[in-house]
Amino acid sequence: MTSATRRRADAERNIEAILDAALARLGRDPSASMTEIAKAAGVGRVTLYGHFPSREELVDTLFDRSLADADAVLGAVDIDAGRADEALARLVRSSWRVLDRQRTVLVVALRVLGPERVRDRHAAVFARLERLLRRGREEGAFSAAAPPGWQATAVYSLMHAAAQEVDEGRLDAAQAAEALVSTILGALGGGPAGTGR
Amino acid sequence: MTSATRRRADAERNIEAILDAALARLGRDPSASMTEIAKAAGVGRVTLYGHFPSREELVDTLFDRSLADADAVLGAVDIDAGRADEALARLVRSSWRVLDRQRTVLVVALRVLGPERVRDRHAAVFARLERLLRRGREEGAFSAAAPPGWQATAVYSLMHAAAQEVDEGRLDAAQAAEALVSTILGALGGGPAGTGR
DNA sequence: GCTAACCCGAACAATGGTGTTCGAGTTGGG
DNA sequence: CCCAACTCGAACACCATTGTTCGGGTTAGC
Repeated sequence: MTSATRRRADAERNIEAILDAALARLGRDPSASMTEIAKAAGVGRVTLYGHFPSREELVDTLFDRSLADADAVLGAVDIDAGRADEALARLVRSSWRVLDRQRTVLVVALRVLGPERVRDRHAAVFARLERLLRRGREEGAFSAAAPPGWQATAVYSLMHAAAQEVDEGRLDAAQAAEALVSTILGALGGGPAGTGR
Repeated sequence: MTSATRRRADAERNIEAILDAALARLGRDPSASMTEIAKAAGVGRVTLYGHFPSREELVDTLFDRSLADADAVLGAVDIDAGRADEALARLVRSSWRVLDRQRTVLVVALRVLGPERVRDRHAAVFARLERLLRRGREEGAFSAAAPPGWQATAVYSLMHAAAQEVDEGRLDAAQAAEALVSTILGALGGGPAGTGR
């Protein structure tokens, strides 16, 4: 398994620390410097370049990891079970924070890697949500008045907004999930009947 | 009137061009260089510095102008007339594009001017929307389940998402307004009764 | 305990952005 | 028509960032 890239334990630990620090710093400021990231990771700048030959490579790895994270969380939700609106509520509740972190990285990746290399890799994650929305539309749970692509964007954008509000202390994390779910289901036009209370 | 800052006509024209170019370039990339902006404005770099002594000053002016724009458009809508949901629909229809441009500048201003100097100036524009939401809540047109601050953020964030989708060609500008209004009213929990079709 | 893998500070060249100065040319407005 | 206002390219010093090299020190793992 790990025989191909046999690394020493401390190296592995540092790589983790670097990626975590990169996520945090780049999330706040997409143009954060390598020096800044290295310092935040508690690591020398040379060490950083030892593991990631360039800024581009670092962002690329970070993007991959964040994509895999999102995919894992999304995959853990049984999207096809039950009514579509209930499935969406489960999905939102379990993954809005991860999905937002993923979006944070996306902003950086767009700058560093360019739009082309980002779109298709990102589309894979997005597709899960769109499939669920399509099912809900067919079941009549979601409104067919608005374009499906727009609805997916709206859901995504609301999850991001909620995460940001929580991050900046303007919204209580506990009540955020409920507010988010009810707002999203409303936005999709399911009406109060399906949502219940 | 214009006696205080008596400028020549070509200077005035260049200043306009610079601000327009700055809006466009900085909107796409918040760290766009002065050289880039000058070139986009069809103006020499020296001329740019002649009118705006520093990058900070340029962003500051741009921020002011964009805030004034937004305020003007918002002010032109009669917020207190009719039902709250209808008033909101009017507001959204007439100002989502301007309001999004305003948000674009806000991102840049946050980086360059710092959060403190931005918040209060920005709050003035935001307040109009919040007041309308409060009225709608009292009238029962909007749900009281979610926090009011969150609802305002949600509306704002949806307007931004729609503008971005249109900018990137994924959503038709003509149908965007309708989709946006129905999504926003739904998100606020008005239910399908108030919205009609 | 030995060796290879790893860490790291210092110093390097290269690049690109900022803000300024100079000097010559162009243009608006009275 | 004439002058002040304005434009602009070139070149400047300054600074931050990127990515590299060197050389000595530490540590994991067998």
